[in-house]
Amino acid sequence: MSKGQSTKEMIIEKSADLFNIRGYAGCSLSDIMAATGLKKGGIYNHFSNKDEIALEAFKYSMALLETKLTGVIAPMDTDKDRLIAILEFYRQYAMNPVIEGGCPVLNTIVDADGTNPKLISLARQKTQRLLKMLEFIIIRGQKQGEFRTDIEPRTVSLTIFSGIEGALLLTKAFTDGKAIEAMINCLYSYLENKLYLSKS
Amino acid sequence: MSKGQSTKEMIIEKSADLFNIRGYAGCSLSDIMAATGLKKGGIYNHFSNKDEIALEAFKYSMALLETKLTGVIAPMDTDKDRLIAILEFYRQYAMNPVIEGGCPVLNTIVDADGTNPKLISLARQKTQRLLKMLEFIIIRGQKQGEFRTDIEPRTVSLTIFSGIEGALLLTKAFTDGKAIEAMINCLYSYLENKLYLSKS
DNA sequence: ATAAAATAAGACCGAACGGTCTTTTATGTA
DNA sequence: TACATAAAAGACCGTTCGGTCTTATTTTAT
Repeated sequence: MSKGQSTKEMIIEKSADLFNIRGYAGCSLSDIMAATGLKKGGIYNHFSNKDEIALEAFKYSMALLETKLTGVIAPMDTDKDRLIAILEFYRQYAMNPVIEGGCPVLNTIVDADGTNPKLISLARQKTQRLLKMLEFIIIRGQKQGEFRTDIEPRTVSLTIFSGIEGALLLTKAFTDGKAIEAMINCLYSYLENKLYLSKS
Repeated sequence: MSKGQSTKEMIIEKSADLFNIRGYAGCSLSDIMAATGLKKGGIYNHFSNKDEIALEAFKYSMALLETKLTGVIAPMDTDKDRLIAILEFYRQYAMNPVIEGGCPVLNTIVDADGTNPKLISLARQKTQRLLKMLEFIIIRGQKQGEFRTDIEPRTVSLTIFSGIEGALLLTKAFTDGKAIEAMINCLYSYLENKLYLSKS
């Protein structure tokens, strides 16, 4: 890899943290300069404007999140175990986020909504991807007779994702892990009651 | 009320929407000038800096939310009905928020975290108030034998609040009401299974 | 080793930022 | 109605903003 390419990636990685913590408007080029150790010329050699940096930084964050998530799902044998793996991933994610500043979905939707059309559109699209990933597991589980079919996959995915994101918000406010513990507990019994076939 | 006091309140009301939509860093004094129709002198006659406007605007938003919330709880006779009233309040709140831009708790925690210490501290404090309001209902219900006592009030309040806020986030991304419907449904059965005494 | 090409530096730009201060205008009271 | 006071205007300040462009330096390939 060329020198230029590697510094470009470095800029993206550093910016990903910055934008995730401070938001688009709250993060200036001087901040990026300070974080990367580069001057303006070095940064604008790789990007044409601040918008482009923010967009690529968000893509990077989401790619990282998706990679970790699929990595956690992959070794599982049943769809139930896959759902559990996702919940457990987020349980530890709350206190040890992949990207500094917490969940990029949460941060970016709030930050970009009403101010940055391109960014909110991308965030919407990436959020949709995560929801679809959940729905895919649920649909397959239903087809294979592992899950009940009297509940819509979309309903389940929205519930799980809402619950997790809300708990991550409260983790931001109160730094302990009580919110995520409480919510995951709730989601476990939700799945038990509404999705899984076998009642113990 | 003096002329000055009423324009001060007008500035706060208009700013509340602005800050809630655009965030602290994303909202400039020019924005406030445009929204209020006042020039800089007229605004700084009532406030000493942008920080103070943001703080008072957030206080105003939260006071409005709390008022609406207590108004919805007040007429109820049982604690179970009070919890239901809160859930139903947020069901319609998702599509028709009190303050433009959605829930100020959600927006402000994300916006101010890591950038605005005074604002995040206030947001934390106001969020705590809302949680306590929930816990108060639960504790009373437990004392009066209406609710089960084998679950911590804090756990329930965190679960309800996390769920609602997460659903409000997804409502921001996908403008339909599917997320809040799904989550409230989940919370209903959560309360049914974990909090209410009488199983039907 | 050298030349060409890629990369970074940093001076520079106009605009917008938050904030101050004096002047003008509106308000409330006697 | 006149006067004291409160409120609003708007010119002004230094700073920082995102962004451009020329110059210098470093890679890279020959």
